[in-house]
Amino acid sequence: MLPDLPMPGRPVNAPYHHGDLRAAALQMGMERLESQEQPDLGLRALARDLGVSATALYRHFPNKDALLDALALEGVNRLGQHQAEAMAQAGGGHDGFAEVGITYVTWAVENPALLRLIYNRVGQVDLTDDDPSAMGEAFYQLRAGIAATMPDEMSKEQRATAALHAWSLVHGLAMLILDGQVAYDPAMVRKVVLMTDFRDC
Amino acid sequence: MLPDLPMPGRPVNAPYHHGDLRAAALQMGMERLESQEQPDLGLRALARDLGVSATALYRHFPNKDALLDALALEGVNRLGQHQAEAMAQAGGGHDGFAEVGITYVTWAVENPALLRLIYNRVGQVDLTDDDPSAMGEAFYQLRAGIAATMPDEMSKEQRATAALHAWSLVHGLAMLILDGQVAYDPAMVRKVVLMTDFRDC
DNA sequence: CTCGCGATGTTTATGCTGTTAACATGACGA
DNA sequence: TCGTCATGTTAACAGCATAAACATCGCGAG
Repeated sequence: MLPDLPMPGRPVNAPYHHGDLRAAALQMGMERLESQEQPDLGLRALARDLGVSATALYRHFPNKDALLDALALEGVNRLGQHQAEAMAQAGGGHDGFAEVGITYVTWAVENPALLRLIYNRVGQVDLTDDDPSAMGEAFYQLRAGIAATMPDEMSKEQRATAALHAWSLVHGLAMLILDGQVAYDPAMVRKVVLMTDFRDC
Repeated sequence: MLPDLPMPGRPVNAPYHHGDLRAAALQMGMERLESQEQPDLGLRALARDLGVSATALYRHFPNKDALLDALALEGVNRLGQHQAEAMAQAGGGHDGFAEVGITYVTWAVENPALLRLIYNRVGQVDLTDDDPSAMGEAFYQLRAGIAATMPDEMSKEQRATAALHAWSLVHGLAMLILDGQVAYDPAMVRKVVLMTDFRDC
């Protein structure tokens, strides 16, 4: 057996190479986003808990923002999928549409750090990049999904305005709750969301 | 004349004591919040531009958060006053009420960094503090102001729900614009805000 | 099978940050 | 006039993101 000089931050006998550090980092970051309200997503902190040196993550991400973008992208996908499922279950109509909005707020309350990360990152994406912004694409899908749930008897322009209205309402309510301005109460959320009536627009 | 050994960061002949460093720091911070979208409010950066040593501000603020809280408080006061003026001009009624909401979004677009700072800080305030949270007080005034603009023919509970609905709508729309998800367009804002009709609640 | 090269991880170093402690200055009241 | 205290400075520490140079190992070509 080799001398095994103990290296800092890595158990003795652990392999020099991690195996799939990128995936491990993303998983750990996502776990923190799910379990903590204000998770520490610093590169050093992550590397420490991954049992790896402080700068190892630079082999997999060009910088910290890239890691956060990857996590935010995963978040957008989860949110989008969650919304899609809610739409499928809602079954259209005014009441069904309201359920989709309530679902948005509920998801935000259950995933505060992730929602915050999403909206923090999505604005900074450089759209002049070669990559046609996977982030923007996912968000476009989310927006289209919202618009698709609008009542049928609307004109195209009405649908766009109504979609933005609905998105603004639930997003604003979610942010006020996350920021501690409004106590979370499912009944209250339902009442507020149901208050919007698109039938006379 | 004294030897005048040049000290770093402070012009020769400048007095050892600043005069009113606290006020100067707050003013410079507020200027940055007004003129930049993502201002650098670091203690060292502020001290540098104030021509003062890196740690001088600790004589006036216990830590960085305290400085940010002071700036956020000033921001809440400005926003509250702005809303109050808008209410006075709106003159009540459905249309007047909508104008107040439009004003909120417009102010947010014109003061993006300040609005962000406000909502970042207001959630972290420790309400168990001796001080009954000047921040919370100012925000309570803002909320009461919103509720006061509601149409007269509503019950108390309806007013509370409608106020939260309205606040959520304009806050969400403002945040979506600030985060780059929605392009700012005054006509669009007006359409979205006017879409809410409380007459049939 | 072996050898070398590229991918991955480590070490070291730089410059930034907030924060604390020890020291310096000078304004103001006894 | 003198001492005290608020206010400023310097030095130091820990933590951060990041870059460059070095180490290790897996894998494919000869």
